[in-house]
Amino acid sequence: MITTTSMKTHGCGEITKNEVGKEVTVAGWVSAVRDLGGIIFVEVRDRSGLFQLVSDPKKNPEVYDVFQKLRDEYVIKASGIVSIRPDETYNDKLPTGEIEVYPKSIEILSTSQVLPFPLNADDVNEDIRLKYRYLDLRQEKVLNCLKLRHKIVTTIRNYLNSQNFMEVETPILIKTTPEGARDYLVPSRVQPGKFYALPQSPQIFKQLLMVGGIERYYQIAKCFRDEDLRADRQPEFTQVDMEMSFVEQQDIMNMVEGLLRDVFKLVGYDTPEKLPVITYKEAMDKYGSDRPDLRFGLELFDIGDIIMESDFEIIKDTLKAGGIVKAIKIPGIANYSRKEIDDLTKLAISYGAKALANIMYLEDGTAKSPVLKFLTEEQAQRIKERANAQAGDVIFFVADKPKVTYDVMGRFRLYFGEKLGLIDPDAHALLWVVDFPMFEFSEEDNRYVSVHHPFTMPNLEDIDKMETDPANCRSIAYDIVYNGTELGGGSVRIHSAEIQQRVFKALGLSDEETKEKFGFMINAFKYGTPPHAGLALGLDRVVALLAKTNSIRDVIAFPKNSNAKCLMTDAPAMATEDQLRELHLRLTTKVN
RNA sequence: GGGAUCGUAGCUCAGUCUGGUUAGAGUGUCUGCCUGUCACGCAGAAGGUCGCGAGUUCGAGCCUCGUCGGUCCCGCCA
Repeated sequence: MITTTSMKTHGCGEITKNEVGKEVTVAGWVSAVRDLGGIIFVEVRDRSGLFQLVSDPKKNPEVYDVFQKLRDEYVIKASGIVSIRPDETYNDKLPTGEIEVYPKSIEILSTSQVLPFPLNADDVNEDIRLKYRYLDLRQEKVLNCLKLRHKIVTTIRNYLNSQNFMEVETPILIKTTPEGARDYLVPSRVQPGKFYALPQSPQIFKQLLMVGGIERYYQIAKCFRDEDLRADRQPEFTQVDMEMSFVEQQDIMNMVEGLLRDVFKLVGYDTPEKLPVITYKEAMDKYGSDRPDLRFGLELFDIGDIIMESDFEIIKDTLKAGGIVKAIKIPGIANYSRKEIDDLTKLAISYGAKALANIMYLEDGTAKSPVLKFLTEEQAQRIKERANAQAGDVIFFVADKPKVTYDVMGRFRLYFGEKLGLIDPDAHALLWVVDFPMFEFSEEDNRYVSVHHPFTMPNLEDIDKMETDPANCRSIAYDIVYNGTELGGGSVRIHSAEIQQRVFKALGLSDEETKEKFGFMINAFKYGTPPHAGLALGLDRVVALLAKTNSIRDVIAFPKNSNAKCLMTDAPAMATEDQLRELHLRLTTKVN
């Protein structure tokens, strides 16, 4: 499609050899001026690409003086006949590199100061790019990220629309939610002392849409969380939020697989017909993570049973106290120096381990380890067999509480996956992780909290464990994981007021708290609630992964920096005394 | 809340360990020359509160303390 307006007949990148001999009008930004003294070349750029304009005093003298005035980033409009470049002076780096225009008219629509940073250099610091993000957006790389984002969103909308979903907007000013991340609060002017919260997700509203009979809903929804940031976290971010009625887990999985098939097709990856599914328990046992990166092996294995038969009293005590011991075999590093092994131990300790044990299998066939003295020859042999260790390999293991052990070994696995170059950069590992636990114990709050959220349906086989054994109660929740990153997660929701109340109780909420905070929801469930389930995809992460960048800031038009500040507008900013007074607020912290 | 690291020309950096003449490079900008460039080329010029403050010293870009800001990580992120 050619982009035509009253000011331009073609986008700069849209002109082809078919237009040779025809008159075109282009408009855009001066991307480069090359003044050779007698002839001036100007590259003009717009969203669609680049095009070369030429002025030669012998051929089009009427525009030569304007050409001499042109500087980078001036906005211009020029008209002329498209011609083939002479003597095959083609530029094969440009799609329009074989053609050019000697304009017979040119107009400067707007001038530009010298830019504060060079465009299309890849080593400019991000803070200056963000301060002038409107200039940053002119860079091909940044523009391409936004173009990809647009394509992905379009694909998602097309797919969901074709599946009979309805897009519905949910409110941004909502009631604060007690569980989960910290809310952004918005003070109410008309109701002194009261606050709205910005949604962390449209969760409650989408479920109420199901009660309302919408059946299939989606929304490209802005969500807000007032937590400290990372390269892959922003205070406001976008979720592709979906919910369906009269479905089970498998229906959601089928639907999302269809959606992702279309999305990944955009980057040339044909996803498998059925994605692999592993349970949370298996993911933790083999990979030490609930979002395992399956692009490489290095699976963890358990040696607790062998240790229990040994004289390794320290670890046995850990195991008796409910701990576990997980091992990993790293191939070909038995030649590591004492210092390298010490550094790995420090690494493991920085991950939270108390210690890291190792067994090195030397080239001469012997094993070397400070822990062999606790093991009989037979026990050592069984460990070696379980690891399938060869000469040159090293086994590392950690014993601790399950959470710590999984975390340390999971990160250790990723560390070596990267360090040993085991990750094929072109590989795709998309999978489901299912059967998440319903609750986990929070040391900080000294109670069980939801792993997913409190509206998640418990696995009916485990439902009575909610009261008797919460730690082992599974939920009907699932995550979609790609190359070690959680793309999204969802669950079958509770649609019974009675079960919902049991969950709140298990979370330690009193009847009064439940009524005050979620009374409207429990009430809603009393008026005919369809079984429903859904999932939300982190759109920014999906785009970032497909754009092969590791910062979601690269795929957001106007992102905040790591201190949640907008460097361009300088938000957040101080409120005036008048504003505070109207909102019935007074600052207690002295700031200036 | 904690840890690491960075801050010198418009931009990207060197110089800091080991304090000492007029603080450098590349690039960009400006001026002149140049008719097929496409990172145009050649010549020249301008451009600096060395983030900010205090201290040590005869002397601080360099050492010390504080502070502000950027990035990454941990905690946190249902």
